[in-house]
Amino acid sequence: MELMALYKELLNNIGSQEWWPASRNFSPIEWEICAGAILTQNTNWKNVEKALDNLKENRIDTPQKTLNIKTELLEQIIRPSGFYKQKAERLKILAKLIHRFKNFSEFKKNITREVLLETKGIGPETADSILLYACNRPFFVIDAYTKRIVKAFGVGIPEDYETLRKHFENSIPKDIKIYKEFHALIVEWSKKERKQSRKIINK
DNA sequence: CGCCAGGGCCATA
DNA sequence: TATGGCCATGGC
Repeated sequence: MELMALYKELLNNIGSQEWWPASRNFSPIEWEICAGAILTQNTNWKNVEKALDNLKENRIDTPQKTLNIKTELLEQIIRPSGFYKQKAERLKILAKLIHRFKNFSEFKKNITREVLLETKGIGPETADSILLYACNRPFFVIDAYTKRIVKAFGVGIPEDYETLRKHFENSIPKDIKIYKEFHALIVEWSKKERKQSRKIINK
């Protein structure tokens, strides 16, 4: 199936998702997306929300404050998201990377995928999530769900990250809105699909 | 109760 | 280069 056909199918059936929600008024707003991209690594989004709520309640809502807070304290604040020791370190590393730029706007414009990937704790999916959802740059995000849906709909290509990313980027219009929406739709579709299959199994 | 989530690192072979 | 162990909490 053509990817654009799949996109339209998902959009018609599930509806627009408007990802990535960043409603907690972090400063800058996009820092919540960056932090979320780290916190969600192999973790249920509900748990990530608890950690983000804790960050806001404790007013650790900027890269600078993330750098200043003691690591042990940061660990406890983000604890609900799991893997909290490595994630606390990764948040600080990302905050430091952003801090190397004059301001977040400069980071958005000038950060490269290569530099993100050289950063400890940031792999391809986290890098592309930051690039797409925080920096508004046209990088398609591949995740476990994307690999599953590609298999389910028989696009018929290898499933390694870079191959899939290139395939998506070459098959759909270079439109940030579509990139964001398509990835979100794939995730939502997969979640529902999982729920359904579990219902059936439990019967 | 067991499975696993919007991954990535590192050690081994 | 390719597996496998590890990180950890909470939803369902």
